[in-house]
Amino acid sequence: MVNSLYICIMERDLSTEERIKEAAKQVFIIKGLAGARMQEIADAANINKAMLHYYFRSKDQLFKKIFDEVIGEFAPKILSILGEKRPLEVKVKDFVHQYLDMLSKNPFIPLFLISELRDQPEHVIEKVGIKRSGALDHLDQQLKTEAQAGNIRSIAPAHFMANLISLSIFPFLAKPILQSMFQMSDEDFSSFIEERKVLIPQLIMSSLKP
Amino acid sequence: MVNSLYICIMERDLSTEERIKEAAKQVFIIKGLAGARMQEIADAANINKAMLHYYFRSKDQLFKKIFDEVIGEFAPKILSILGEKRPLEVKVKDFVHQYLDMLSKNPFIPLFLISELRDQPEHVIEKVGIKRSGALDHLDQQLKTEAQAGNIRSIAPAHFMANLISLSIFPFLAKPILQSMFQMSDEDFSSFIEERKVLIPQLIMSSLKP
DNA sequence: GTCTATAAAGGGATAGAC
DNA sequence: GTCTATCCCTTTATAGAC
Repeated sequence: MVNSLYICIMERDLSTEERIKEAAKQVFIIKGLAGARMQEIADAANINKAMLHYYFRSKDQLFKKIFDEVIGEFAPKILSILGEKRPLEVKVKDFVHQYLDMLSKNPFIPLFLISELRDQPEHVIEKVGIKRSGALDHLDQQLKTEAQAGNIRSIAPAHFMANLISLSIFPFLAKPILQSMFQMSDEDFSSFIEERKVLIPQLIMSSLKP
Repeated sequence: MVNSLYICIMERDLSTEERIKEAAKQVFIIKGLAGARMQEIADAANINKAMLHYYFRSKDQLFKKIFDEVIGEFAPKILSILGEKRPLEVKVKDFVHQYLDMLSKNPFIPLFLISELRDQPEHVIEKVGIKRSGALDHLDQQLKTEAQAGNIRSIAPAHFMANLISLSIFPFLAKPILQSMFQMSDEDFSSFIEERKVLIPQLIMSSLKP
């Protein structure tokens, strides 16, 4: 019987390999590598365990495939916005808006990435590839220029980025605690995130006022 | 042979039970419940597996014991400061300072708690016990009073807390990524956190200016 | 490519001697 | 209380028929 915990991925227009990948993505993202079971993935994909090994040889290889796909899909979007040649305030607004939208649709991604960061930091860093991103250099330059022009206070890019990402991501990690603390329903939490699309840019920009 | 990954806990003045708990704490915090191995805990404690079961019966019970201890040690400190009857700015500074100090000494705690939040949200929430904390009520009242007096902008307590906690905790979760992005050594990261003790209260308070 | 059956390994838990 | 040896269930992985 099909496990109803996961959204239906039984569409017949998907190849077996695609079905497995979709199922594995859901299970791995929610359970992590150590917590996931091959049987559960097979059930979610509506095939038997043997097929998993036929297509991906081992659990580790399947996970690596999924992880690289997920990280490859999300990581590039993170920094590209901040590398654009547009006013700082516009980019911050755009970044927060797009980022919170993405996380609302994929709320388990942050924990998935951060858990893997614990076990294989070098792999995550390599795949994210942010070190070699030119976006950071441009942001760095922009922060310096604006500060010298007296438009904003001087701030280290590391703090700027840490603030921006922390404020955007962390509420999704702590969602159950926040919901308990402030008696939020799921709808309340969605509204809460919507409010943060406005609030976070305000917070970031107001702190940069000279 | 003793696993050198973990700090030495072989002091002979510790009882076997205490040695097990210390070892288990280190392994569980780093590997999580599903990822931890009883053999690894036994090795770290320099005893054999049978003793783990003799003292704690099962892996789940051992984990629960450790988890409750860890959470019981840290959770109460989180909100108590904010419940005190002191000026908002003083409390924010004090909170951030003490919180970052604690996290610097125990950098794996956030991931440990958040990972467990995925598998057993109700247990974490119950143990944290923040719902019934009067500290939140007092903070709520203080934010309202100050806003009505025109001293600060009006802000929902949920956003205030989310901002404060996000800015404080998240850098520890993303430490390897931040270090890679900004080429920080471990010493650099410590300095980075020191800077945030000043920066975060500034950020929070400046955003509250009317 | 897909299935059933089964091997092989891993790991939690226990028995029983000391 | 502490150890060795071992049980046995779970889970990964493979063999082989179709």
